Amino acid sequence: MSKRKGTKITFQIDKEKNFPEWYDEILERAEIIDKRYPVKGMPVLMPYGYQIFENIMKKLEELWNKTGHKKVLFPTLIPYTLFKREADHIKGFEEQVFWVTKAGGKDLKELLILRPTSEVPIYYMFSLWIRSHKDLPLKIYQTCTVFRYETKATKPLIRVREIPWNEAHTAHATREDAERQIKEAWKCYDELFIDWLCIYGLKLVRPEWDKFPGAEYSVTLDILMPDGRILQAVGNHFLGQKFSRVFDISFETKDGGRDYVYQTCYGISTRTVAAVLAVHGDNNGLILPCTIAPIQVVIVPILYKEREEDVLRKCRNVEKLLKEKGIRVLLDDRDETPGNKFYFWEMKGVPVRIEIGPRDVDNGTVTICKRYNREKIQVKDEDLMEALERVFEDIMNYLREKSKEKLEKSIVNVKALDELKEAIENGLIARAPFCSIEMDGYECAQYVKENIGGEVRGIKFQSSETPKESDKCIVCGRKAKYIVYIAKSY
RNA sequence: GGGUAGGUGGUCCAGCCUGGUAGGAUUCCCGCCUCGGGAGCGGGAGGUCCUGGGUUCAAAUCCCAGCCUACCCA
Repeated sequence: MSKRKGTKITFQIDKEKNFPEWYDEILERAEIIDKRYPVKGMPVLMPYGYQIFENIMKKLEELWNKTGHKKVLFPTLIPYTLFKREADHIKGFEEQVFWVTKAGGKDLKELLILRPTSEVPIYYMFSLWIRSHKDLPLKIYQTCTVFRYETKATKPLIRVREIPWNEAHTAHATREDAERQIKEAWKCYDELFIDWLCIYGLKLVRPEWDKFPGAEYSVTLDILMPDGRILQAVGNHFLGQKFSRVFDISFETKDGGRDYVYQTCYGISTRTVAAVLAVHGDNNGLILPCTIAPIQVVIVPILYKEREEDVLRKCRNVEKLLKEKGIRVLLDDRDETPGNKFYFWEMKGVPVRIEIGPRDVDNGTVTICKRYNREKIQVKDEDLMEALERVFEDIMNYLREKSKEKLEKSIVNVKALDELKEAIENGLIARAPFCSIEMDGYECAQYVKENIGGEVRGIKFQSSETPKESDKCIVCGRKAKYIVYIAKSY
């Protein structure tokens, strides 16, 4: 399957028509991950990929810090006896926990598991930490990895067995305050996804049968991938008192009574990286938002004989200037042809390229090229910073608009099963009247999954989308209580 | 869970049917030459042929068992 014909093609896969291949190939070529590590579902996150992940996490942590979350780090191991306390929680995760049953060659008396998520260890400690209403709200987060023994096919960044992620956990004195917290978290995630990553998604309340194990309800951010399947990038869960009752996280109220705390938890993982790469990339490779690109500007010198020193000197000066201004810049002075470098850095998704050749030296200019449309402009040396700022802004706006348009164009209203089927087959998200997202709608959702291949993802969070009086469930024909979104998913 | 393919220098693959000195391309290193959209030349480095057992004078190759990975479909 040699896609390389001689050295002609660096990257040329049709993302829209052949997304799975595009995805696998770009992760490897752009040095995001190395999947040669010999454990299923545990690919290595390489420097370039890790920097993208880290830049996303840095922004998120900044948002958490601003909103009063404290950073912590909890242990990876959980005693099994502790883990099995909350019935729904364990039911949801039991089949995919890694066990530690031996240590130093001896069987362990107290069986340990690798955390599949951290509610249990964190809430165990919450019960020790929280004594009074003055301790509330308590808001913490950690960036760590969790382990899930996936039995199905794994996919780098999307479905892995060790998941790098960021999870936040909060405890509140009242239901209202916890509900408020869910909204605050969304405000932060909106800033991250829309402003920072230029990605629009659907905020959905998940159906009862598909919520986080142990939650009262779950709200997610679903991102549309190029192949029409949906990727859950954010989980934002309202836990109510389900865990606090089991873990005895109680406190003394203002009026001297006792109550259990109300809790929320939310998190994102490397799936966010997958979403950024998939949503913005094109047939030439990645396109990274300026905010998170490990290299924001690459400088490519155009070296003609006798002019090398002139050109290189100018390149170094520009490099120095940009560095001083806090821009992540790389001067590519490798002994390769310029064309080769152009294709290479385009594949890597570097948003802006600066070319400097003898002409630029003579004219006192630099040439700026935008990754997304390869448009080149020449600017005077003294206008460089201002021009760059405009170019960055233009790139971010372009990516944001494109993502928004794509999502809007991909949602279609359907009223009947054949329309639903057509929509799903065409890689669209269907909006349909549906009987229920409580357990009494489960059978209809199963019908959709088995016969059409789409999943009932949920109803729009905090929206006025309600069915008309005459609307019937698309499956069973009963009166529709909800407008749901249906799509194929990862 | 079901199906398919596969494991040979860093990477991709040939060799296996018909057993007998592991081969190519690429990558990497050194030197030269070139450079505004994918150049070229010379030299060099690099392999427990997935593991275990069996057959054989002899196994990357044939047989058996296992391990691992990837992709597709519920």
